[in-house]
Amino acid sequence: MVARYERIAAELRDDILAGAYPVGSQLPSEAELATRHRAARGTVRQAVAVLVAEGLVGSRQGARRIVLGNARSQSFAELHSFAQWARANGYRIGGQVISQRRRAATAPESARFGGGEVLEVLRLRSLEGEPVLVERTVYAEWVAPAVEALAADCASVTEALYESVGLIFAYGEHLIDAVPAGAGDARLLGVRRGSPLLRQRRVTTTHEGRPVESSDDRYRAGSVTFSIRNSIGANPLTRRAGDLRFGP
Amino acid sequence: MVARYERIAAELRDDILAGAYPVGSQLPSEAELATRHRAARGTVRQAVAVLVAEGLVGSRQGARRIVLGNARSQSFAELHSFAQWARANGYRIGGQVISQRRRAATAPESARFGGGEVLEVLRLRSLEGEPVLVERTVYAEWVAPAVEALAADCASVTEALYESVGLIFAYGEHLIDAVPAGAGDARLLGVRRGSPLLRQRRVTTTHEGRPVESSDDRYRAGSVTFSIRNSIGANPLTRRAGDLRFGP
DNA sequence: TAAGGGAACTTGTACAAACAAGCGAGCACC
DNA sequence: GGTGCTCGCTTGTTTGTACAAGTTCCCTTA
Repeated sequence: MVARYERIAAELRDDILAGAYPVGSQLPSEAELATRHRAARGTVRQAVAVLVAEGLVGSRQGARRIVLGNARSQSFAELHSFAQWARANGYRIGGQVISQRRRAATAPESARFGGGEVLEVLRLRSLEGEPVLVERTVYAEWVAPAVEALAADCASVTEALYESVGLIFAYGEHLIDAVPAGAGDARLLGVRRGSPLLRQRRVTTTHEGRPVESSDDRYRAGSVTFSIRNSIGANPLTRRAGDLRFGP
Repeated sequence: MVARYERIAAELRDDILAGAYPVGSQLPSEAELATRHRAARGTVRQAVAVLVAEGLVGSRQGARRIVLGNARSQSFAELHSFAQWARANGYRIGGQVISQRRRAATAPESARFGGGEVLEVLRLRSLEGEPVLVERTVYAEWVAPAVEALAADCASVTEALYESVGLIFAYGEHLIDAVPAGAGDARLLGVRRGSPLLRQRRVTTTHEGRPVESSDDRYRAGSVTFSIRNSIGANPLTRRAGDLRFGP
């Protein structure tokens, strides 16, 4: 059973994407939406809050809400799973495990995963037949068996882990920056050494806050762009300084 | 007057950052927080919703909320304004206008800003004395006079525009990818041509949805990292495919 | 004509109440 | 000892009400 406010949000979103409310135009008032959907004002407020969070709609006290954009943004699943993002957008993808081994956890990994062994996997992933992503993932010991059971050319690790052991990636932190390609990355991706790569380092946990994996993903320049919509109210994105070890 | 729920959120956030609720521990229940703050449950829910949106706290039906992280994230202002981010983190920054000229709007710029002229500004910005950012910004005609009135070494354009004409940047869309440094960028940033840069393209609008500027910012690799916290519920970040013009 | 004052409208905040749905611990039973 | 079930706790959804605060537009007034 989907919540009422989610259905109202979906309906509004569809209207916006279909062009019923063009960019820059006003949304109906809460009161009107409430009577139209036969719901309380609070419920309508929850619905539009979803759209505001998606960056589709802007809101300020006293004035009617306005439409800011008309492009769908798919949020977490897409950000987390390369395969789910690619599939949702109709791209052909491939994947191949290059190497996979268990090893003792390093000090920072112990702090994160709780000690013991970890499973380190190096994958090469392709989009439309071209290699675009080198993925170096470290899994906590408790998921290692499930990961080792996967096929070497498994397209969607996220989905496979959900289907085999019911694992859900629920929270993540992502660090995005640019790095030059090392010799190994360059060979795998078919680019020159030192050429730019877009790096996404991420740490993921389950619903309960239990750490699952940390990963260092490097995209070939030009193959993928990250997109963020934000409003002045709230959003979870910040800059961070790099090493800042300048000078000689 | 700050809203009640914001004060409760701030109090909870301070407690988390101070270590009163360590990472992985449980937050008090809504009922307890409500009696403790002498507020209704709805108000408390709004407060914790803020923390959930910040990625600080995880929430799922039936179970107590848990603390996911203890690092502050400053959201929009920081993402938008290099100066505000740097100052909030205690970095010394500098800025210098390299060139500035009015020109006719190109076709896509016309579509965005509504035709006429635009003002194109090239700025070089430094962090801790080292050049780290080349910023190519195109302003809509209606803000051009205010921008032209700024000092060439103005540290915070965002703040200066707020103080001079009350302009507030309220919504933005950001595209993040990696590109090789061109000859000009390389010279300005003091890096080799072709070395990796982190590029952030952004489009910003006011409260009313009126476009203000679009910008192409290129950070020297290693100087800045973008950080995103997200939960499975909602967040405004997605991947996007690049040109995908592979092959010969 | 231009400035100012309001009135109507719209979103934001806060409270109260009720039920639904999921979680976890403890208990009974096999 | 382990399995399954129930019960209490906790969060999620929805409705209703009231007031606060900001915007917009019209109308009056100088």
